[in-house]
Amino acid sequence: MPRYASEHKDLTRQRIIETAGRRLRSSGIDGSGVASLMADAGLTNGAFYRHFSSKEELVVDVIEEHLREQAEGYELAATSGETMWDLIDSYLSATHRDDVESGCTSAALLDEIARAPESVKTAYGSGVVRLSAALRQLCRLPEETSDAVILGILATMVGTLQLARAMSDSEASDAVLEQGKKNAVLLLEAAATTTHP
Amino acid sequence: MPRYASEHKDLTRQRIIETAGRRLRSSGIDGSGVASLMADAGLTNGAFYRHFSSKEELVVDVIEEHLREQAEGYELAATSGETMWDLIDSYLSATHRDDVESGCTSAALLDEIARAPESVKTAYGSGVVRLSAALRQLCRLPEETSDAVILGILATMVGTLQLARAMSDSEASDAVLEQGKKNAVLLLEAAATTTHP
DNA sequence: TGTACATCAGTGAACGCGCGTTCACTGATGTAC
DNA sequence: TGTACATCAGTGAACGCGCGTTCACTGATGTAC
Repeated sequence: MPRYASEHKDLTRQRIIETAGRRLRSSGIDGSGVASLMADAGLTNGAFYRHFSSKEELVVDVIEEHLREQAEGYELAATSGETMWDLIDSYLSATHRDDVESGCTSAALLDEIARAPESVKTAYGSGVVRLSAALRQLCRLPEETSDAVILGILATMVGTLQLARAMSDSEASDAVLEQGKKNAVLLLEAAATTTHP
Repeated sequence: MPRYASEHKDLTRQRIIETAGRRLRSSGIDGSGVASLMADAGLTNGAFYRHFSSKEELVVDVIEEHLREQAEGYELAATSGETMWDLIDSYLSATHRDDVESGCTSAALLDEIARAPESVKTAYGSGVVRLSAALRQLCRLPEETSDAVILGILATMVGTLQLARAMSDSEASDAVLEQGKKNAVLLLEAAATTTHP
């Protein structure tokens, strides 16, 4: 009666989530069809519903998974001596600006997430709180620092990256990124000094 | 030979741009079909191509028009004694968060604009520079203050508003907005003091 | 002023296409004995 | 070990639908005389 669960299916599901994540970030949620997402994973459209009950469920999984990975990456960076300054520098780099598909989910999809069904927003909401905890470690901010303070810094970086991506004038875009780094650092320093009452 | 240009057509075109703007902001670019945009304006799909050569052209016009209106609004506010603090307060209010359709184009569509064709990004890019000039007036910042400095403040407000909209936990969302106000003010003060060499 | 005509904004059906989802089927895998 | 059977991941065609765009047509407006 207890049947063996082959790990094959889990691997395939994981592969779909990963390739779909890249596609969603570069083409948007509405801009990515199920059939083409499956083709990216080397499968055909029909198999999709063996893994997900709907496109919405896939989107939820992609967001959860990628925010979890992002948070883990930050935690790892924190333990290996990296600082928030390093993160700000790479987050607001031309490299990250030009590589949407493997970059930050928030910067790629935030306004589409805001328009998405509640399930997607809920997944994003808890993912971003987890991300906030990871950033608290990375910033060496005290335990009492609120999520809002940390998310405020994140929001600045996200907005700046989005703006840099939306501007076709590349010199102006570079200047926005540079200014964004100064702004993020300034907000970070303010957070570090004001959280002690 | 010189034919009379009735103003009727211009009015209709303007009406389409305005109603389409609201729809684009609330449903996204990919999420708004031409037929339903025309229905919003009280017309049928076929008439669309008497006014625009493509959906892309409409999007360009909507973005240009709405950024121009936004800039004019800020200029007017500046001359009528309003300050940047007033703007920050209303921009990062719960009211603005909950009213996407008549709110800021950047907050509603920025990541979709970043994925859009060059024509859209170009229109956005020049619109946002114009917006920057209006904000320079409103902030009473010196002429030499660069666009990047001003756009950095805007990016913070845009990112914060987007994040607040994407979070389904309304208490957390409120807290993010409140923190965003402090951050915007802090960046504004930094801009005011550092631009004098 | 009245009539004949040209213009062109708007209609609504149609185009091919891709969307999200369903479904009958295939065939490899692992179980039962 | 060998054979009969059940499972179920994956296939690929099909569903109704809405997409962006085209087109033959309508009918109100304004011109010409």
